[in-house]
Amino acid sequence: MDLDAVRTFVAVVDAGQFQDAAADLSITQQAVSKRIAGLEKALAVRLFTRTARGARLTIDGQAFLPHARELLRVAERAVASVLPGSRPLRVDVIASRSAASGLMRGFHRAHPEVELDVVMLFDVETAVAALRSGAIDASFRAVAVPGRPLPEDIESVWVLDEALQLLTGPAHALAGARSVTVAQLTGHRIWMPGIVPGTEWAAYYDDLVAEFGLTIEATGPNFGSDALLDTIADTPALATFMGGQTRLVWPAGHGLRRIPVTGPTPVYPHSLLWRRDNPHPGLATLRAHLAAVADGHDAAGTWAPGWAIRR
Amino acid sequence: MDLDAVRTFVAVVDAGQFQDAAADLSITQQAVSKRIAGLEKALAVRLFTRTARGARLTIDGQAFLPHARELLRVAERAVASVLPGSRPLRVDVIASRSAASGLMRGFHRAHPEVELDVVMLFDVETAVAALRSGAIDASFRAVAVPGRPLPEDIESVWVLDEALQLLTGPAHALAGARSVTVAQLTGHRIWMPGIVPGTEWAAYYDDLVAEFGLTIEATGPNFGSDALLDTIADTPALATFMGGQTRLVWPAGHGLRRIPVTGPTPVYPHSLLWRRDNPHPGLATLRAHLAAVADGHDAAGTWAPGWAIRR
DNA sequence: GAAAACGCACAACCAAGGGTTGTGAGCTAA
DNA sequence: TTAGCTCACAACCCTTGGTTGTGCGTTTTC
Repeated sequence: MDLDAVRTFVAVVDAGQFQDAAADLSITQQAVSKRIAGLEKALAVRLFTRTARGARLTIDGQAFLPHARELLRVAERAVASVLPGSRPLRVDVIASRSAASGLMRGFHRAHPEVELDVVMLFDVETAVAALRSGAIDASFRAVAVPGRPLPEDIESVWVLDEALQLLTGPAHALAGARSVTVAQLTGHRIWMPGIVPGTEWAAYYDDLVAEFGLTIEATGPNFGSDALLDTIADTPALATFMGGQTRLVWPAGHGLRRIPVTGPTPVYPHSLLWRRDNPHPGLATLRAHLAAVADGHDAAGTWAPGWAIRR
Repeated sequence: MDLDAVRTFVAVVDAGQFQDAAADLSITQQAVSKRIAGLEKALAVRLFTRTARGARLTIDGQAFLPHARELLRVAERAVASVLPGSRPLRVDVIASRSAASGLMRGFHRAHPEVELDVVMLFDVETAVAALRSGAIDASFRAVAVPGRPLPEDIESVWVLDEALQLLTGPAHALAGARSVTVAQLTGHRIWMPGIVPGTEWAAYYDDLVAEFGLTIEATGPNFGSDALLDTIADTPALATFMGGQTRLVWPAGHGLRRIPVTGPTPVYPHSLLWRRDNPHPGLATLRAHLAAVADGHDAAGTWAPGWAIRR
C-alpha cells in the first residue's frame, strides 16, 4: 500500500470526483485513475462507484476512509517528529522502567496537548552533548558525576529519588523477608547486567559497592528485562535491584519477590537537565508540571553517592 | 514517504543490522541500504549511525521509531477494515448527528475492544441489501416503511425514539418560546434540505405533514449541516428539525434556539437491523450492550408514523 | 601485526512502476 | 439527438527500485 495512493483516495473523497482531485494534486486525471485502481487492487475491494458525475464511495470505501485519514495524520506526525524547528518535545530518560519514565507518563496524561518523544541515550555525557546541540530538549539523569561538572549553559533541578528494591526468585534465601537492610545483602550476589563502565549508572553502583561492600556483578550483555526477570525467577543465588515505582508486568505464578531495602535505603537521584536558552514551549510546561507534582524532599534514611546533587 | 521504507526501518531496528533485516524482508542488503538512504533523504535526517557491527539508532531515529511502529499498526488496521473474513464490525447509521451515532459512541466507550467502522448508507432498502450481502453487519433504521416489509432473514429490534426539536434563529417568531406544540407550527416554513424522495426519511416527513398539516420544504441540495445552521441563524422565516440528543457544535453568539416540540412530540424511531445468521462476534456484543442501556419505552405524548415498529 | 571476516555504500544494469498524452466509452442534460 | 462531462484504456517514456559485483573501513583472529 502506497501513502500517495491513500492521499489520492482522500483527495478524491473530498473533491467528489477524479478530475478535481487531480487538479488539487497537480497531476492528471489519468494518474489519479491509476492510483485508485492500484489501491483497489491492493485492497482487493472497490472503493468508488464511478458515475457520469464523479465518484461515490462504496461501503468498503466508507469503512476505509477514516482509517485512511488516520494514516495520513500519523504519517504527518511521524515526519514532524524529526522536523527541525517545531518538533515534539524530546526527552531523554535513563531507562524505560525508571521513575523518570513514569513521570513522563504522568506529564502526558496531564498535558496531552504537548507532543512528546521519549528517547534513551547512552549516558549523562551523551545527554548533555545532545542538550547543547539541541538534539533533545530535556533529560532525566543523575548529576553530577565526578570529573564531569555540568557546563554553564545547562541548568538542572532535582526531581525525585527513586528507591531501589531487591528483586528475588521464590527460592532465594531472602525471598521470605519483609524487608532487608543493606548490611544483610553482604555476601549475596546482585546481578545487574547491561551496566556499561564509564556511565553514571556504573559510577552509582561503584559507590554503592564501595560504601557497603556489596557484590554486584555487571557482567554479561543485557538481553532485555524479560530475560533478566526470567533468570532471577529461576536462580536461587541471584537477586537484582529495581526501581520502586516500577510496575512489574510479569506473569503471576513465577513467584518473583520485591523486597524494600532499608538501613539506609539506596535511592537513585533523578534531576531534570535542560539548556538554559532552549525556547521550546513544551519545556516550560514540563518544568512547571514537575514543580507542581514534586513532593517534599526527605533524605532521612536514604543513601545516594556523595557526588549526587539532590536539591 | 514510503510505507515499505518505514517497514524496512523497523526491520533494521529489530534486527540490529542491515543484513539480517534484508534476510527478514527477503531482499538484498543493498536494497535495504537504498531504502534507508531514501527515507533519510526524505526526512532530511540521519536515522542510523553505521558501525562495523551493524546499525544503531541516532537520536532522531529513536524519536522516529514509535511513530514508525504506529504508522505500520494503523496501516494494518486500514487494510483489515476492508478485509473479508474478520474485519471490524460495520454499522450503518442514518446520519452522523443522529441518536444512533451517539449510541455507537457509547458502545465504543463501553467496548473499546470491538473494532468498529461506521458508515452511512442511502436508505433502509440499501441497508437491508447490504445486510443480506454481508457488506455491513448492523444498521440503525426506522422500520418498516409501507410496501417494504423486512425480509425473513433480517431481524430487528426497536432501540430508541429520538425526539425532534425545533431549531430557529434569534429573529424567528418562535425564538422566544419555551416549547411549541405541533399545531403552532402550522403556517411556519420548516426547511429540511437533503431529504431524498423514496427514502424512509421522506416517508417519515410525508406522514408528519399529512398528520399535522405542516409546511416542510425539502428543496435544495444538502450543503452540510454547517451551511444549514448558517442559513437558519440568519433567516427569520425558516426553522428546521433536529434530533434531541444532538450536541450542537456551533459558535456561541449566533443565537440559535433549540425548542422542544410537544402535543405530541414527533419522535423518529430507531431500530437495530441485522441478518439472522451473521456470525460476527461484535454483533452479539452490540446487541447485548443496546439491550443493557435501553431505557423503558414510554410512547405517551409522542407521535411516530403508523407504520413504525416501536417494540 | 597481517589476514580473514564482517558490514555497509557505490556503480552498473535491468525490469517494473508511475507519470504523461491521446482517445474512446458511457452517462447526463439540454 | 447532440453536446458535455467523467472516467478508463493504450501507447509511450522517464524515473524508481530491485539485482549483482565490488570496494572501503572496522573488528576479530591467529
